Amino acid sequence: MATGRSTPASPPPGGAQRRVRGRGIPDATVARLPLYLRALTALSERSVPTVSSEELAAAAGVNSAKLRKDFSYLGSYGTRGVGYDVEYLVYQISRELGLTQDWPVVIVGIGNLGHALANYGGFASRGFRVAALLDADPALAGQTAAGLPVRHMDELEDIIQSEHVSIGVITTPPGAAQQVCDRLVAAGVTSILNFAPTVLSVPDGVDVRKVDLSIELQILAFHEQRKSGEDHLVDEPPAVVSRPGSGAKAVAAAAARSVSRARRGRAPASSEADRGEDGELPAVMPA
Amino acid sequence: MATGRSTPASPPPGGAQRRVRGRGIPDATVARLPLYLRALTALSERSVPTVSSEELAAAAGVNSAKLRKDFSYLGSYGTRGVGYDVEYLVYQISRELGLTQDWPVVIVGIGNLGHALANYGGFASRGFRVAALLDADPALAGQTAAGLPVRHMDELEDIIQSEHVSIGVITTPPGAAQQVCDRLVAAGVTSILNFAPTVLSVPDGVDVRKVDLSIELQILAFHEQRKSGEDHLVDEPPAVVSRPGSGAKAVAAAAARSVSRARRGRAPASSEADRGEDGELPAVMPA
DNA sequence: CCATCTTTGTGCACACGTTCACAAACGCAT
DNA sequence: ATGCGTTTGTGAACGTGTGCACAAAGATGG
Repeated sequence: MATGRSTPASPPPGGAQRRVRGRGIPDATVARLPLYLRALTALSERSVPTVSSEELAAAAGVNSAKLRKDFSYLGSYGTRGVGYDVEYLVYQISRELGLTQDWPVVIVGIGNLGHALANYGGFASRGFRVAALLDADPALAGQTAAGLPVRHMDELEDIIQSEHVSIGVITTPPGAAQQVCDRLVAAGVTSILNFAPTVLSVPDGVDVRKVDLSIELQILAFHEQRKSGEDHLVDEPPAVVSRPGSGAKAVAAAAARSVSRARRGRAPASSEADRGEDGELPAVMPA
Repeated sequence: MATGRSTPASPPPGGAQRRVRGRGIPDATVARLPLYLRALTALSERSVPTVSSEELAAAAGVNSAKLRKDFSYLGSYGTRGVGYDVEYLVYQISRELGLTQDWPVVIVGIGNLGHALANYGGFASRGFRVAALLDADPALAGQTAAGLPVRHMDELEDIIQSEHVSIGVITTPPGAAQQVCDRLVAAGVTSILNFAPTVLSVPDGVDVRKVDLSIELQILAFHEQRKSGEDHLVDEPPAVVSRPGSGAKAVAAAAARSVSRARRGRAPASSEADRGEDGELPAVMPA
């Protein structure tokens, strides 16, 4: 999972009253609701009136028992012997997710990724409205992306307050992310979607979700490696590398460094100028 | 969480021998290893020789006990009273994740997002090499993106076989995703990173991870909604919408439709032409 | 060589998530 | 009405993940 919430759902170390209170939907369920919603929307567009848990689960790619349990947290919205009314369920899930209202968002850092997000149709079609595109580079200001003008960071506070923005998307290089985050929070943003490979620190009450493109690939690589060498190299001693502390610390360090060197400089020549310290996100925005 | 694996780590319904076998790292731990690796790389670049679990955990944004337990699955790589040797740990985690070898990947669908990924520095710096950019649109073929030529889908099979590609990235519109996926798998790809909002079906042995940008925002919206109306509307009856089956199905459907209508057409004018059926991913590639 | 201090590695208990399996509820035909 | 087939909703068992708390292991200073 490429995501994580910074503020855990139930931090109270004292009381342990679990998921009572009628409301109180498990995090895992909340994370799946958008999945169901997408499948239901597709059915709705095909004018399918009702759907069984089995069918919907297949369309969403989950287990049907899990789906039923998930829906049971929302209430009893199905009809036994029949299934779920598609339109009704679309409405209920939308409402539960808060998608029946308008969510203005700002995107900070209009590099390649910010550009892609600005053009992303999946936002507008789900209640999210791009209130503004912001970048620190004055050269970008005035240009348009996805029909919207790119505005300068100086306007950040004004826009957030006048448009009542509570959700911010960070697509800057890692070096600028925390600084941008602080400004967003200070201006009133309470939810942040962070694409920069940085651990953001935020005050209590602010939610951060993180999407890291390279993490996903690394997880795939892990499993891919397993598939290749199923049995061999199960306990292959790392030959050249030995534990530090055994007196061979220098050797280990050298080996590790050679790994880094091999990885670096393999990328095709391109301007390294506008990249973060780690050669990360290609968004244009000097830290 | 924007991700999910299609093939669970332990599908054997017969044997339940948990995590024995020396190897066998929990999924949750694997998902955090890239996080640790990033923090360690940063320390390594600052030439920090050793780090304690407490410090590293803070840098990675996790609990220190969790970090120690995670590392214990890899082996006993720390020194009590001192901490972990940074370079050594970088090497060990890299090796565990399979990043000490070269992973050629293909990116299919060179729209906005594919473009952004091609430029993404975080890939090359971690052992991933973009072997080819592919798109179905002949108009794109020949153009370059991030220094690489965009090639036509017809070359897909040849490239995968000659370059020994085992990882594919799908950034096409949703309508084309399954079809592209099938071709990738048929050609020998066994790990897929899917950015299209589609549930891909793949044969056993193929891993799929999914990144969905709009799902993350929807989860944020859910929590954001909670923050606003903490106590009120806790059991607010949905007034105009009533359950189908009570004889008011038409009303519910109408209300649901009006929601959809309100969301649609709010987006700033842009060509809807090259979008998928759901107005999804903006990648250029006719389904 | 011993005492003390620091930090790892892990047993254990608890919280969370998933899956099974089945009774209750509903539609429909007779 | 009654019975039958279907599908939901959920109690309970199981598996996974998290965090505490502490013993063991090493470093350091005298």
